[in-house]
Amino acid sequence: MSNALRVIERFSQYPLGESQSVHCPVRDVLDRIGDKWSMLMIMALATRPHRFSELHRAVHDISKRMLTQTLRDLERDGLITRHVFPTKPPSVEYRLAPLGQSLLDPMAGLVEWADRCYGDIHAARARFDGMSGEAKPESAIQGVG
Amino acid sequence: MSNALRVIERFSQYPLGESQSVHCPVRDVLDRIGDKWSMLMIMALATRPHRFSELHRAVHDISKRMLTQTLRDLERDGLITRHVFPTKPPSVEYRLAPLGQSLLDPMAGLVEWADRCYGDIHAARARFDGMSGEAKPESAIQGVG
DNA sequence: GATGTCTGGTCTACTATAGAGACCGCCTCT
DNA sequence: AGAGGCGGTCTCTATAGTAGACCAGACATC
Repeated sequence: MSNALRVIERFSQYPLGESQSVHCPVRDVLDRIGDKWSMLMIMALATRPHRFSELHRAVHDISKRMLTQTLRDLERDGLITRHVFPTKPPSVEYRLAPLGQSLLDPMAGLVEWADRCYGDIHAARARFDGMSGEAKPESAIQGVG
Repeated sequence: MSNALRVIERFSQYPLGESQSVHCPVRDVLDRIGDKWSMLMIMALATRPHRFSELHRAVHDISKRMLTQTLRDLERDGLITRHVFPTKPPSVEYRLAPLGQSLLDPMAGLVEWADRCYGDIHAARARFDGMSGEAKPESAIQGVG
């Protein structure tokens, strides 16, 4: 825990809102992989290569447009690779690049956390939602309404 | 690495696109903390409590609207707590809740990865961007165009 | 031989979300 | 009296995401 704090503290030194050319790596990377679909793609590709429509089936509620775009972005950043085979209907296979592989470790940490704390989060959410409408214990004294 | 794979594999069993009531915890949690600002907030709060405008200054390029909303969502999920002090101009302090604290560890892993691979990603990105327009070295021999 | 299906996408709407910035009441300082 | 800080909310607009039609080529089916 104090190690985590050390790491995070180091990046709080960065102006988390950077001026213009000064880029905080965390911001930069988070913007890329922190979107709605990227991690899901990487998780799907973690076990084995997938074809375009396999990925579409695996995730199902992503639109083809977003699937294409997410895959392109991931390829652009060197996290996955794209292989086209000149079969009868040309098939395309997506694989995890080494850079993408290296992301699995930290991602697994997050996944484990999500799994572990899922219940707590939902409990907190239910508690919070149950509270709205009734008088809140202490935060509503300003009477926002 | 094989441990990470094991963890991730377990969640690939989930239909990553869930039908309706079946929720994949990973999806659920990722949607919440995987947005543009949540992790930045948590990082800022990792070292010490912050007031509303302190957070605004720390991140600067978040709008007040999004700052309020992100903070509310984080509070709702029990990751941070909100404390109102009835001072002259009422001041509000945001703190990391224990649940939020527990997120620091996995987040630090991601931050370290981001820092480590930042360069590789940018190199890949530059390579990809430079390639578009010219003939691609190997993935284009199959003739995608 | 026309139809349907599979492939991996693109394109055009439509809509939800994020961002910019004005505004608010209250208080202090000048 | 006026300016400015506090913690927000509100409205308007720009941007991003979604749904779903469409495409070309080849195969199997009817």
